[in-house]
Amino acid sequence: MTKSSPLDGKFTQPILTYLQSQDKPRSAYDILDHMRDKGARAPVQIYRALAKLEEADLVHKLPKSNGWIACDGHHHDAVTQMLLLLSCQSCGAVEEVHDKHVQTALTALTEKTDFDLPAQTIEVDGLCKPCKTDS
Amino acid sequence: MTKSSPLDGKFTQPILTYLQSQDKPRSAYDILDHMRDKGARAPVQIYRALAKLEEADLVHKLPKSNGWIACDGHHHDAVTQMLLLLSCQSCGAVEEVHDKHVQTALTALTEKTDFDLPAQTIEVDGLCKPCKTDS
DNA sequence: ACTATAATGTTATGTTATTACATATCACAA
DNA sequence: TTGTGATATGTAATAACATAACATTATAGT
Repeated sequence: MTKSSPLDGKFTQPILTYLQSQDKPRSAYDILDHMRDKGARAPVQIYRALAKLEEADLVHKLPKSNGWIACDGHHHDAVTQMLLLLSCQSCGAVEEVHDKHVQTALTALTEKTDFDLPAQTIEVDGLCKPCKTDS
Repeated sequence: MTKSSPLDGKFTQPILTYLQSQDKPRSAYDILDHMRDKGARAPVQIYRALAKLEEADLVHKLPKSNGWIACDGHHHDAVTQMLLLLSCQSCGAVEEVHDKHVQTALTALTEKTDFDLPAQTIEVDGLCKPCKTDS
């Protein structure tokens, strides 16, 4: 029995490398196009690799805009922490943030309404500083 | 010149009535199927009506799970208020909430990072009280 | 009636994601 | 070393969500 790693799959490492090289989220179909020269032929091959990478907290999915990004390297405890993704509507840049106050406020709200809140990724759309300045 | 109302369109009122009768979000294609006997033939007809209804704050779209719900009737000032949709992953029920503390915490966070935060709908997934109890 | 505008209809296509099943690879036991 | 079960990978088809592009119809004001 060999130790299994999150990077085991044929496309996992190349996809991670590709996403790390990008400064904006990429769609699964963008990724597929970039993996064609590695032999990828169908979307499901990409989705399988992304699922592994997400499981290992190496990539995140933007839940509403459907893009994928490499994790920024700051520690993220997926079991207890809420991950906020601040996504710029203009340039597409995404910032990963953990914020105790937001998490506390959301937890308090959901306790009040008896709603059970699992750790999750929440996408918040807006304008980053450079884009705000430009407009 | 006749006064124009948000319900002007051919399918707007029927769609609003349909969504008000439902206790869960419905997809645009569900709605389309229910509007066939009113003459609807194509998705774009539904999306056009939903756009009007959303503009008038009579319906909301769940940004990540792609469903549509009728607004619950509590006042919602779309210009200044953040709308939270607590969505049950098990039964699909959605609760509309405005929460000053969450909004304050998110605003403080985004000011700190110089991120411009427009009013928006944020979907938060979890388990509602009955479903939590069942499990 | 004429004409500009808005509303509606129709067809096609784009985008995201999964199901279902076939084939290949590999660890390991007999 | 061969069989066998588990996991990984390949392939095809389709489901689900949304918009583009353009044609036709209705209607209000002249």
